[in-house]
Order: sequence, then structure tokens, then C-alpha cells
Amino acid sequence: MTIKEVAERYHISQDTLRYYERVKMIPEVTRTASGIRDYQEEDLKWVELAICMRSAGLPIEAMIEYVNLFQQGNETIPARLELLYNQMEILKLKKKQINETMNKLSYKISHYEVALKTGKLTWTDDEEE
Amino acid sequence: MTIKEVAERYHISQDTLRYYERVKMIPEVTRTASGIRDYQEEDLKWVELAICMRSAGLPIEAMIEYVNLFQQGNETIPARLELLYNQMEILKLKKKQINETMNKLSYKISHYEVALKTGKLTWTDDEEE
DNA sequence: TTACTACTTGGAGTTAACTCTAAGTCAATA
DNA sequence: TATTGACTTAGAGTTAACTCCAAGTAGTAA
Repeated sequence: MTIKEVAERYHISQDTLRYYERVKMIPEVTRTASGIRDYQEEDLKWVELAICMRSAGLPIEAMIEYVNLFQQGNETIPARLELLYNQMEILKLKKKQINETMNKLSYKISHYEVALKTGKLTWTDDEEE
Repeated sequence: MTIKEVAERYHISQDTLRYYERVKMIPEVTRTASGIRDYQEEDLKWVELAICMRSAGLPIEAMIEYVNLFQQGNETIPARLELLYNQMEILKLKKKQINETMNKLSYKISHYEVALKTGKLTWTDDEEE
């Protein structure tokens, strides 16, 4: 699979794909005899994981570390687990913060909706805007 | 309340507080006669909202637009509602992506945990790493 | 064989969100 | 009165994550 096809498939730019490889966020991609990238199933798995991590807002640095550990073999499994636990914690926190913000925005939305119907703003004393 | 106290209270730098004001992410903060910031309850509400939005990963630009609409008065309530709905949608999507990533990481974690116990990796054919 | 297109690399440029620096003001203490 | 420390501003610098560019090569169509 060419870089163009991969880029289209995952809605990501070719530049970004090359960038991910360059910074070692994914292992080196399989090449043709003349040095052109020819993504195999395994390469695609790494691309998917990278995109998945990034879409959740996890830093590239974490993914680089994970790939690095992976390439050192099975003795690094405990370290990889540790890394995965850490990222899970970060995601839990992110979710919590998103929920809090959603609650805050919902509150504002409901007040504005009432305001639109009644023509009056109805904030309580401790939450004027 | 001085900028120092506000910074300590919200675990945010004084520089960031000044920056938020400079880019108009919050309205101009109340000042003393000699021009020093003296945060009032209402100023703090805006700071809280700004921090809340940012902690959920929403762009500063959205907050700037919201403050801008607010300062134009009640006729902008429909526009503010629209903006809030948009940000809610963005947050829903973020949550979805986080959930997907958490599922993917959980899957890896469980496999690694089994591997640690049994000494063998147990990926199925379609998910080698 | 010439032209065209898609690929390659190294390196420079961009954007968002801070973060820091320098030079200056002001209130309070030694 | 001198100095200390917290504040002020404008503007420069930093970081993460891309994104673009220039110069070169490889494979295919006319």
C-alpha cells in the first residue's frame, strides 16, 4: 500500500505519515527495492495505533517511548504495561475534565434557553454569567 | 484579590492570567487606582470559565468569541447559544475518541497482563501488537 | 527518449498556547 | 531616604505537532 493510499484511508496527510515515522512514533515502514514506502498490514496497525493515540490527545512522546520499548523485545513488557497504565490515567482525567466542562456549558445553555423563551436572564446570585 | 493570589488559587501562572486578558479570552480585569489588577468575584468567574474550557481542550479562540458576544449585550444570546452548542458537540466527539482509545489500550493491557502471568503473548491473528 | 507523476530526503516554516525578559512603576519597610 | 519586592507593559522566545518546500530519483505513458 502506497503512502498516498494510506493517507486517504486514514484521512491524514502524507507529510504527517512521514513525520510519524521520522520521529519514531511508528517503526520504520517496509520499503520497495527502490526505497519507496510500501505499507504492510503490520505497518498499518502501527499507523492506526498512532492515530488513535493522537486523536485522544495523548502526546507523541508516549507513543515514541512505547515503540522504543517494543523494539527492545519482550523483557520490556512490564515497562510497556506501566506506560499503558499511565496513559489510561491521563485519559481518565481528560474525560473527567471534559465532563465537568460539559456540565458547566449545559448549565449556561439551559439558562440561555430560558432567557430566549421568557426574554429574561435567570442567573442565580452565584453565577452571573 | 491580587494576580498572585489568583494564580495560586487556580494553579495557573501569573503570565497565563495576563495572557488570557491580553488576548481577550476574559474581559478586562478590575484595577486599583494605580493600575494594578484587583480581581473581583465577577473577574474570577471569567477566569474559572476560561480555565474550565481550556482544561477540556477547547480552543482559546472559542472563548474569545464568547466573551466578545457577551460584551455586545443580550441581543447576542442566540449567537452565544449556538457557540455553546458547537463546543458541546466538540466535547462529545472528544469523549468518544477518548473512549475508543481507552478501549484499545485496555485490550493491550489485558493481553500484556496475561503475557506476564503465562510468559506467553496471546495476540490473535488480526492484532499482533 | 522525453515527459510526467509520484515518490524520496533534509530542512525550514507555521500555529496555538503559553512563557520569559527587560525596563519601568509603585507601595511599604529598614 | 534608599531599597526591596510585587506589580506593570511590550515584545521576544519556546514547545508540540505538524506542514511546506526544494532538489533529486524512479517508474510509466506517448
